[in-house]
Amino acid sequence: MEHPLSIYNTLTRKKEPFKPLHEPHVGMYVCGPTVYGDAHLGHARPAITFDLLFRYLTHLGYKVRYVRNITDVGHLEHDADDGEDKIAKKARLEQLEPMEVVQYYLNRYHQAMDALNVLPPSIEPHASGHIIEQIELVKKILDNGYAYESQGSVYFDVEKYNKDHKYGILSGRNIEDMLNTTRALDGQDEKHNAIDFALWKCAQPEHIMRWPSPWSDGFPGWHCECTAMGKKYLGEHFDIHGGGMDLIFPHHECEIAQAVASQGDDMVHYWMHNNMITINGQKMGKSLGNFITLEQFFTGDHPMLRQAYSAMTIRFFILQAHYRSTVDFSNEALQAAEKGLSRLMEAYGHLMKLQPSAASTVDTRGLREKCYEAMNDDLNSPIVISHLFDASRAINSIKDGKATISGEDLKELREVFHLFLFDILGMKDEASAGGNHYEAFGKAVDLLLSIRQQAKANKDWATSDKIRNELTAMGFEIKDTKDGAEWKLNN
RNA sequence: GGUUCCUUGGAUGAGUGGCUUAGUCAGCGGUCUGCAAAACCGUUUACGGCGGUUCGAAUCCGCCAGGAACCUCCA
Repeated sequence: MEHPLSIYNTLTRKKEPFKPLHEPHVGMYVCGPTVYGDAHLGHARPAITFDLLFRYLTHLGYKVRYVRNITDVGHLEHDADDGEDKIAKKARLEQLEPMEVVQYYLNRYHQAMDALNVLPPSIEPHASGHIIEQIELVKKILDNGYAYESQGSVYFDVEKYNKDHKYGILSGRNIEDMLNTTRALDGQDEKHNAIDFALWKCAQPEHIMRWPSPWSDGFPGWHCECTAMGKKYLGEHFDIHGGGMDLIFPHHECEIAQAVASQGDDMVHYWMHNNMITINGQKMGKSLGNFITLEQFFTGDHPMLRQAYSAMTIRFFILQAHYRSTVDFSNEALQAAEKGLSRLMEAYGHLMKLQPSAASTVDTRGLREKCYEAMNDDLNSPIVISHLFDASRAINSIKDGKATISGEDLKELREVFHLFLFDILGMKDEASAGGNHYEAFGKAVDLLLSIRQQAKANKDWATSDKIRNELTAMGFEIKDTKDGAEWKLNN
């Protein structure tokens, strides 16, 4: 496939040309959510980043298998609960079955992703459904001598692994530093070394979620699921593994170690990581208690939110920054995104109504190439958006009769605009998504405006202003143009 | 303390040696309008500090200052 797409590989810290291992197939694995709470703004970032990649690779003609896991077991908690599984803890607090909690939050996660127009992945495997594969992985690592059993648990022997291979290649850490700085943990006596990580954990008697294994009734260590499921669905070697930057260490570092220890080499060709969303300069996260859930954004129900923001505003806000930059949340920034998006959407609406002329006085020819160029440069969505804004300016000029466009150019412009704005950036026109109801009430608004038009013709300003002002108060925006009034409903 | 990064105009946010004052939002002036709004046109302001490399640096190198993420569950 001929295209110059290059993506930044965290492993080499360079942009590299993208070459799939088995063209035209592309295997892509992204760390998904832990479903024991509502998704917040931070969760939208990887979902949208890798949705953009998924859409673009698909557009380029690749057959992409996109795997995004659901973590529903195995995340240990270190505070008062001493190794108790998070899902199980939440379940007991709420007197629910663990899988009921998982299903509840998973449904809500799917709803949020759907609102953000994030396409469903090809496979969405649950960690709890792949215990056998994870046990097989642990066995293999044990057989190869890179793990040891201790009181029913199995730990990865980082020091031994580091002698044969290099531990820390992804995060740039070296083992000596970690020996000196890793804090003493509860139950550390089971481990030979503080930096060893669990492959299998023996469950405490009160632990609900547990499975039998050769070593004990327990549960897999939290790095195992991605290695086991990635291999199962994408093979021993696949193209892309993605996730948030905060997962580089230890999660992805441990995945590499597990892969190398079990099969001799890493499974992943390109490691990709999206940056964080910050709030007042600090990471938005559960542990800091400064996060805002996606639902709160959609409803505006949070003390820090001055208004509700639509899912498309959130998506656009995220795409206006490059995925490897941090992006800072603020009401000002979101309102700017909202206005910018609305401008783009209106330009698209105008574009579809433009009439062609004999010749073009605006230059929109290079748009397609410029947008491809930006996407090929490590998915530079903000540049794509800036090109679309440039095109919007041309569209508005034509609409105002200050410029003309030829039939051929118009067709091309429509195609390119649609391709990048909708198919690749994944925006959708929320107003037109309402269906029949929307159409009916749209006609009612049109009727009101035609009455106003008549009043204007009669210079009955009292009536015309009343209609306009009251519609405005309801949230409509009325624009008078040469060809009559246009309207749209804000929010 | 270690690792990896970041610091661009009123707010956001691209750009990695000259060809860009990117773009968006906000502001100001104008065109349009019965008045508005929208749109369009024009317009203001920048590359944390100090040194170095270079014909030329926001961009490369060094030092300093400030900030972030990770090192513990985290997108």
